Amino acid sequence: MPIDSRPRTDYPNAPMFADVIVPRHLAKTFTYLVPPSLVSRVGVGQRVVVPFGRTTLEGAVIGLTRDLPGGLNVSQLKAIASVSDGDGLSGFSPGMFELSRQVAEEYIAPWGQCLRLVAPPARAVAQPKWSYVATSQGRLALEQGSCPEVHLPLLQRIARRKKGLSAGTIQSSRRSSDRQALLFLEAQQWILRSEGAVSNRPSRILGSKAGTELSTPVCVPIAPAVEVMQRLQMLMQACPTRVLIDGVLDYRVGIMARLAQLVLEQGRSVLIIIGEVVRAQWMAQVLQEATTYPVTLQSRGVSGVDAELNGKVAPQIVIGTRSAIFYPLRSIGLIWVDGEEDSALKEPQEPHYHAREVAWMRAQREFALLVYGSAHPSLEVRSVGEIERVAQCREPDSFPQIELVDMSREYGGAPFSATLTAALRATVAQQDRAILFLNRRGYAGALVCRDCGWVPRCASCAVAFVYYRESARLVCRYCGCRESLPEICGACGASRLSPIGEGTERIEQEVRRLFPGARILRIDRDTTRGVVSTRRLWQQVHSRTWDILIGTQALFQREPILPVGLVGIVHADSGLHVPDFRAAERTHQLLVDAVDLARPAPSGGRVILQTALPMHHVMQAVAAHDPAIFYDEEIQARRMLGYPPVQHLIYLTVSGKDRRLTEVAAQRWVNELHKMLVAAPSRSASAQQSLSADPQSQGIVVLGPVAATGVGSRGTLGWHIMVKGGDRTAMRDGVRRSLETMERAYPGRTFKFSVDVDPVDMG
DNA sequence: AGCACGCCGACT
DNA sequence: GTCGGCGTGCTC
Ligand SMILES: [Zn+2]
Ligand SMILES: [Zn+2]
Repeated sequence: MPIDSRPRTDYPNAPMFADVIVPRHLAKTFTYLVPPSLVSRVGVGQRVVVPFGRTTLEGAVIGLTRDLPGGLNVSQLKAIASVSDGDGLSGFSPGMFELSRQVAEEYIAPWGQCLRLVAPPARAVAQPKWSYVATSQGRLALEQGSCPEVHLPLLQRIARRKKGLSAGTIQSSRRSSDRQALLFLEAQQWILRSEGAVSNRPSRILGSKAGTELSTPVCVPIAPAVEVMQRLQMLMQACPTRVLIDGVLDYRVGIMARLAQLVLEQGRSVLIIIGEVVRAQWMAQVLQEATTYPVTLQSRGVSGVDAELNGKVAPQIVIGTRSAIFYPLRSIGLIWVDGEEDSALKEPQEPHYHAREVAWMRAQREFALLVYGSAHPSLEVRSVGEIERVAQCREPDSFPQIELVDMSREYGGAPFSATLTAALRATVAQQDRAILFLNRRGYAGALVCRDCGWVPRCASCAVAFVYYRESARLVCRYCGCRESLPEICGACGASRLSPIGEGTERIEQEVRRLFPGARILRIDRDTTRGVVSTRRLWQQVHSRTWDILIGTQALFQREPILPVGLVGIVHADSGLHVPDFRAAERTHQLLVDAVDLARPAPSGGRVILQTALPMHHVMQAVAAHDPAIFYDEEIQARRMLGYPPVQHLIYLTVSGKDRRLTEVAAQRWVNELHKMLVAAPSRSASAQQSLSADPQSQGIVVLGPVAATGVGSRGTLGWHIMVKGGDRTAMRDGVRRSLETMERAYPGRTFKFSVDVDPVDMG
């Protein structure tokens, strides 16, 4: 049947079409008929339920028209089934809708995908209310081995839990094989469906009983100075504004509690973002005690119902991890990103947003005050042009005494220097407590000089080479260049180069050997598996039923620990050998935190820092309690090498099954990028203006492709490309256009192309 | 991304 | 013979 293609705009009764984006990894929009009954209720930004293929799903209207887009026939179109949330305020708030688009643009991700962030499918994830329990036949089948191998893992998983495994937990890893395994096991009567979810999970809204969850907070908030609060109040009049609050946790919490109270009294809400879940829980408890307003802890995923309820009730505090930055709140007066340098604020999956940056987008929309809190701010935040700063003044005697021990002068490669051994002995003898800090579980990927601590680095990228034992080669993870193994050390000429790394187990053995009578507790990834055992371990930490605590950075990811008399930093340098341009920055942060585990010098606090690189700016800064030593040198290095925050990075990955074909595709992407960014650079307007100001920052380079280390999910192999340059807008445009080209050139699922703007963890 | 359709190996 | 792996194409 021929369709009248004339514009129908003049006819009010002409059919109306809606462009709808769906929460799938699909870039394109789909056109639907708007049924006459819904015309008055369907606007741009409206959430709608639409038939899609064989299912229905919830999408969002991004455009309305009375003209049918070319290439489509009315008979092909389906109609919008309904408008979401029939009676309530349906749809996203316009602000959140726009925010999702801004995120999509900033991070080069499909808009539909980003829409998921602001409105996770509320009804779709209605959690099943039952759980599965293994029957006695099931346990028998396990013992006799009569369960087919394919279904064995699931049966074991269920049998392991006496109280059963909630159906939601299984379906969260929703794979068809799991579904079928469930059917099979149920049919065999090896498992049983029991009504009611497994009872656990305290309410997400903190009640008074929630205090049993975490150990007593070890935090004495420092009351902020009057001038500081006055200044912050002034800044609240000038929103949107950003403030960096640079100080230790107790100092930040003091300000946070006061500031939150002020904002809440004005009838606006407070949103607090913290990278680590447990730290967020702890903070929720602290604030619950400090204010009279309701505190909601929000980790991962907003249920639509909750969000709407919360959107309606009066001012409140919402605390959550990175995804909570999208939490719908009626009126936000303050967003506080605490621990802004935490890499957990970066989403590891597409869309790779950074909560710290999204917080600024949101604060600008909401005319809110945005606080970045940190005890060791990132270089990114420190280099923001328009940011206010509040810094804690620390008296010299608030620090412990620090001694650097030059390990390149120590004999034999024993993990502890004579100084540290003696200090440990004294501490144990005085019945004081000691913490031995390992800043990274032996990273085995690098080569190091045993005499002077030198590590071979790529000449153009300055990151540590990755050492491949099998091929006896060094490879740069950034640019892909390769080198053969050096015979001698590039710094001292010695020939004692060997792979680095000493795990916590080895250290523990050594401590037990040296101090057979001491009570030793170890905290790291290996010992902290599972929620229950972790809690038990941390109760031990707080109960102080140990003499020597051996720990990694896991020590900082929960509630704070009461400071001790001695902190020994065993291999201060090991973090420097990670092939990442932020290696020094991370090391600095960890060491600053480790130093804070010791009491102030007047109360006998002492830190012994063992390093083979005592002149390194990280070590010098830590030893002098002067972060400026670190920052000044580090920012220069970043400028010289063109790394963030001076220049920008976009990290691209091509993955596929066939290694060689994937490489060809990756190489083609590099060529496309070259065409668009390097050969004929299209500079953005802002960059053209600043062209004369900083000519060095204008060059855009494309590095790679570099083979990914290891094998990805399901045997897939990856190749990485890095785009580096000063003109962010031009880089983003070029990457977006080249991505479109690549997806057109390679349709289907042979290859997956992914984009990470401002990558944090590469590899 | 889901989800179904469709073609080849190993097990009843 | 079937069951079930996952390669391929489509979704207004
Ligand atoms: Zn050397
Ligand atoms: Zn390199």
